[in-house]
Amino acid sequence: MDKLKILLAEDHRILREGLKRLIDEQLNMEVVGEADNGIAAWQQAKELEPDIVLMDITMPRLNGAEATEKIRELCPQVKVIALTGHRASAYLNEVLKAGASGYVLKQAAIDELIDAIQTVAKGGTYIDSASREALVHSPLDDRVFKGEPQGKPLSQREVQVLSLVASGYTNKEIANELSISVKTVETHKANSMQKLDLKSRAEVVDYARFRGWT
Amino acid sequence: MDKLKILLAEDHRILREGLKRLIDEQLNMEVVGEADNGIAAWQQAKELEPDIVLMDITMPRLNGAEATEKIRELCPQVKVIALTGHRASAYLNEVLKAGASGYVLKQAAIDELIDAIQTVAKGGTYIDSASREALVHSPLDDRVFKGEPQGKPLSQREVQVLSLVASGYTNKEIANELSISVKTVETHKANSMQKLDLKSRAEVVDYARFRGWT
DNA sequence: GGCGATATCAGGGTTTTCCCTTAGGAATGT
DNA sequence: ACATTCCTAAGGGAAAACCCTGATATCGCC
Repeated sequence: MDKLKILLAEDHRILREGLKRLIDEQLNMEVVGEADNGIAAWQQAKELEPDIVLMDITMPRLNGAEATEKIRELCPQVKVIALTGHRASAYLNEVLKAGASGYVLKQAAIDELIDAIQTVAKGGTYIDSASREALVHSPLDDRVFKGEPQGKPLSQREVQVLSLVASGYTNKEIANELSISVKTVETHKANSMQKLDLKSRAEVVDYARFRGWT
Repeated sequence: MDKLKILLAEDHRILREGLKRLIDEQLNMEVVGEADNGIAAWQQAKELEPDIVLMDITMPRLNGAEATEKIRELCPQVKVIALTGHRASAYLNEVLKAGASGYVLKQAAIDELIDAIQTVAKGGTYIDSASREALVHSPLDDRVFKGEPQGKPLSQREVQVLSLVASGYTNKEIANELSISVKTVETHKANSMQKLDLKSRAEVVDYARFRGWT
């Protein structure tokens, strides 16, 4: 019987080793490789051709979404499941757009992760139950399961404002910089945060780093 | 033979389960309890009286440093090893002050963690090799060592507050995180900005990046 | 022509930050 | 014993951010 070949891409070595134990104790799965950064993940995926890549979103050199995109380009038969501690739907949208087939929170139970691997191996899409919640109330939730990129994209102006917010500029400074009124800055900021499901300035900073805006 | 009794305090369930496997496969250790937040960690420590608590610093309800302090107060015989993904020295100082006997990065190898547990169980102190570096070469010490003329060095608390400011946290969030009043946060922030001649939040973000606090 | 998305701005009320000063207790140093 | 630093905290007033609603103009598009 062929076991599912899994590649672990995760920079926290202790977590990675633990994951390896958890997966190897499953009857029909085995870990065939490990990577501690995005570029290594991509190269290993190309070389080992695993069935599934378990990909941490936050990694050095190349983040999880970018690595996913590269892998999906070069090895379309390799499926990617994103693993993350972030609950904000912005990350979910990002990795799904990059071509991931699954999204599991680190806070989730093991069974969810195993479920996700099984489902994705069969060609399905798996979204963590907690994250699914966030999308149930979205008018676009149908698309998620059809694998279509969803979530409203930010406009250019919104990206501009949000990255300045992440850089620590005050609304007034941003307004001067862009030659618009403070009120307009407030509007762009609020709208974009709402689109991305970001609830605080700290989450904006985190997201901006993830996107490489900084 | 008595095994070392370990309590796992970690909110990421997948990591926690993996850690459990890693520790239980050691001959002289066993996991006797688990907690997914700081308050539960404290209560479990009181109840189970483990030899060692493996404590994630970032946890809901009560952060790792506070939980460590509480545990050390009520059960001085229980040793705490902090587990974290943060390399920033501010955290190291904080948890050591709270009474932790060890500090291990999630990026570290398992052997380091096992080493740390053994060492601490024998009454020693273990600081992760990568973090030991950071302790000697902290921004604070650098200034002292190189005798940089420009201005007074920041205190630990000031570094801590300022790096949280740079991460986008509001004064209120920082106050909660550190369990001090908003007024105190304002004071630390103002004092440290004055010391460094930083005039805006954006400059703080910039400086923090320069210092590698992010 | 109307529909949707984008970009702009405002009013008004609440909360938070910012900036100034002051100050006490603990630890450390001379 | 005295000085200094650190951490803590507060008061008070001005400024800014936050949160809500509503409004106008443009542009592409079916």
